[in-house]
Amino acid sequence: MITIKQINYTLAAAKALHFKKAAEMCFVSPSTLSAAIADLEAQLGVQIFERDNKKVLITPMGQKVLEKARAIKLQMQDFAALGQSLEDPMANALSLGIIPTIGPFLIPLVLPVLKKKYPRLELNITEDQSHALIEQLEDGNLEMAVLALPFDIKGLSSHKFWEEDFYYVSHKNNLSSDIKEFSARNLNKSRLLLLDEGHCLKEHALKACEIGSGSKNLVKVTNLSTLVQLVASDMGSTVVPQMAVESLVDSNTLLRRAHLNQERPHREIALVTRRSYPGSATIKHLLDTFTQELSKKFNRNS
Amino acid sequence: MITIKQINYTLAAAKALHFKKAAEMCFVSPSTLSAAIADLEAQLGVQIFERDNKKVLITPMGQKVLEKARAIKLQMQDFAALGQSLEDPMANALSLGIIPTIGPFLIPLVLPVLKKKYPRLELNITEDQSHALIEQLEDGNLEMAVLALPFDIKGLSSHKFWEEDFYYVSHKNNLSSDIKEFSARNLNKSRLLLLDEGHCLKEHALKACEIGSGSKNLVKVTNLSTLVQLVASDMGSTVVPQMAVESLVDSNTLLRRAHLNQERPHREIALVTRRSYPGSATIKHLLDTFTQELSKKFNRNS
DNA sequence: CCATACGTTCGATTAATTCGAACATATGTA
DNA sequence: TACATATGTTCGAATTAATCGAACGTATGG
Repeated sequence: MITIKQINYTLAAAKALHFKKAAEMCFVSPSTLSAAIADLEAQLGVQIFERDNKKVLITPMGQKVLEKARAIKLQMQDFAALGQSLEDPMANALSLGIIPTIGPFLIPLVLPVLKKKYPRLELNITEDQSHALIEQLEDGNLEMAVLALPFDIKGLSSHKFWEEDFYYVSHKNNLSSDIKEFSARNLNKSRLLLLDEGHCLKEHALKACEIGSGSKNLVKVTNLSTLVQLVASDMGSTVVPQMAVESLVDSNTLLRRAHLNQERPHREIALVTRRSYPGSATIKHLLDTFTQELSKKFNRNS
Repeated sequence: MITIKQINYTLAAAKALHFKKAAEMCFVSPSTLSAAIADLEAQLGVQIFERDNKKVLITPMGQKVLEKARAIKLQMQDFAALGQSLEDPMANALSLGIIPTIGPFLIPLVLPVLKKKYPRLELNITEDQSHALIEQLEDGNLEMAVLALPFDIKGLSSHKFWEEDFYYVSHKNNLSSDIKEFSARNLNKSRLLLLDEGHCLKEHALKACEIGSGSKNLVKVTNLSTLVQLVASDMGSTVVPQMAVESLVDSNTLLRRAHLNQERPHREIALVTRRSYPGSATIKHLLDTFTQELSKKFNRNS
């Protein structure tokens, strides 16, 4: 097999046109260099150097060999330097999954900051339900996902960066604006509107409201915004996470909301990766940014 | 140092996405492959594969590394194949020196044949005196030279491929066309015109005519054709090698010539190379062609 | 004829690579 | 829960390859 060493020795000899000096340049003995070059010549079937005791000349065929050898050496140097250029963990493509009950609220919050802090980061965002994201993580299609816990994340590892509570949301006719806290025992379960199956928010809401998880929905809505619209039409009430309150509830004068007065936190938000994912630095940068921006917005520390 | 082996193992692992299978493809144990890849990753400072006991995934940075690795592997394959493509000794550039008393007669004879037999041969012809050609051979500027022997060729090696006699040439007024043989004892030495110093033909002619080599020329001519023109002007007589007779003498009705009736051959023609020159096959091809064409023209065998 | 310089060859030494066994860990099954 | 299976990694032993220095062959210059 042709080795890089042989190529380097050969190029040194071509530069020095003197095997002894070339050997010194390579920090090996003349015999080593001579043998390596002879071996390369034998493998190529081409005599690169025409040499006797007094002269070292490059044969015409050797000239062509050397050209290619030089090209390979350059590529190898590039290759060795590749690590350096790739060493910045925030200067690469990064695929991130996010669930629909977080994405629309977290992404607008953090994306501008990420773009500014890490201009060379190429974020590739996928929105899907938790189980689908987990599958894609396991398949290697995704590198990270932002999920709401608790959730069965299989063998994946999670990095919690936020926790939040739910708010009970109802039409203004059914909820006084004076009420700041709402207890699940006051809930009209038959009028509770939740997201369709598969959305973890449904499970989390049921749990927060201390309702068994077997209950069937009356509506098949997959979008939190749509769900809130239904509530604004007084078709029932629902529960939304804190980060969604501002854009979905407070902007709508038909709606009232009260903090869900149940054992908190109602859901935890975590960055989930494969256990073997190598980008620990990337994880740290993202977690820091996420926590920072969420804290800013919601006036909290940590 | 990064090795080709590491690159090959890494590419095998990238193809199989399975270290064990990749190891089998490379005919090594999994531990060897694993260690080699780990070493490469350490040297690059880049984790190429994200791997656990169940999955082998390629990291985004690894993807870039693999692209470059693939490029290097291709170049190495090209490199290894370079020997094959260069193996035809008659498909390359070849620098050939030739002395002025052979070149004008041998080149027109053999060049068309060489061009036809070896269309990919790129012949680079230099015409100069023997000592200059020898110097260029020693410097590596030339690979071969066609010289007339005897001549001091230093440590070079010679491959004789022809021998020929000289013809005495004189104006028709001084030489009957009946005379086919001419002996040196009939020579008027004072009227003998020879090439200027440095041309081996002068020495060879003097020797053939059994004249001491110290004699000074009256004319300073460096071109055999010019010399013959002088003879045609009846300014003296001269001696020309057989291969020059047809074009220089027979085509001129003012001239007569007779075979020099002295101990023959009067000069030998050889291909001279450095002792260490590697193109033995090239030498053989050229010698064969030269001998063949000369034999054809002069109705001789070998 | 000798001294010098250089590239090569050869055997002994040194360094590296390689392997197999044991290990750690995750998955699937009873 | 316990166990069997599969996989990548670690570690020490065995093997293999690389390296060196000494001797050699050869050409050069005095």
